[in-house]
Amino acid sequence: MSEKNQLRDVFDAIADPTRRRLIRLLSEAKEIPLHELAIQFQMGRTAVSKHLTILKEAGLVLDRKVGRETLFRLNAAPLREIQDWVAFYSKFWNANLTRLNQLLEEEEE
Amino acid sequence: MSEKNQLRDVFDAIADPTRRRLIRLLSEAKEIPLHELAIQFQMGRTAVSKHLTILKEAGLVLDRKVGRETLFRLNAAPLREIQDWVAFYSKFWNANLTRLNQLLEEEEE
DNA sequence: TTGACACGACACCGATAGGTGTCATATAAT
DNA sequence: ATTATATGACACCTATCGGTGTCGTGTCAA
Repeated sequence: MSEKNQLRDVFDAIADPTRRRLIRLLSEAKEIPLHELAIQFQMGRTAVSKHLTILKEAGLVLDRKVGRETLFRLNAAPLREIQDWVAFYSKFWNANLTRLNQLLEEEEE
Repeated sequence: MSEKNQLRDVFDAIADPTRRRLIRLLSEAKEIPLHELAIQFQMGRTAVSKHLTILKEAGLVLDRKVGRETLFRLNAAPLREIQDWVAFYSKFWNANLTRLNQLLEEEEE
């Protein structure tokens, strides 16, 4: 068995910008309680909590209860699946650039 | 401007398994017409066409019309955004493994 | 020229995503 | 003891997603 209890596709979990921002926030501290995460967003606490649940289902986040708070921490390991997947295609933009892209590349630089 | 006309979030485009399989198929040949792609899936041609439209909106696919066929080709360049994003977090599974993950790692190997 | 084929453009549909507000409960602070 | 805080669990709503079938048109083959 190469991966753990993956209730949720990791690709799906990182598809949402809010969830990517949560991942970023959690990477900047060891543990952060829900209410502290929630104030970083315009949306309500309930919505943020749902996003964290999805991240949990993908194994990207761990939580533990301390007093009345729930502390969340990042678990980046499942992201390796993403890295492995995308690494396969890196050869296509190293060598195999399409003509259109070559032109766009030149413009950008 | 670092990226082109991105109508669609690349993270969103690769979130769907069907679309990832399309990307894979397109990586194995230069150009493939829609009908040939469609027969690889259980779903109908219309659905596959929609997925290709989404990939096109994300810049991951280019198409050109030849006779009555529409030929699709992979353009992997936008995947660099994914690689850059995930690379940032690689340090977290190289050094900063959680205790739970250490245990799971040991089991797996 | 007739028929098969490939496709785009629709209209349509059920399920899910992403948000809301409310309520009950456990914990902390006064 | 009372009040404020933090959260989970719901019910609910709307927009979007991922699929379907159909129709019209352009292209190729017989």
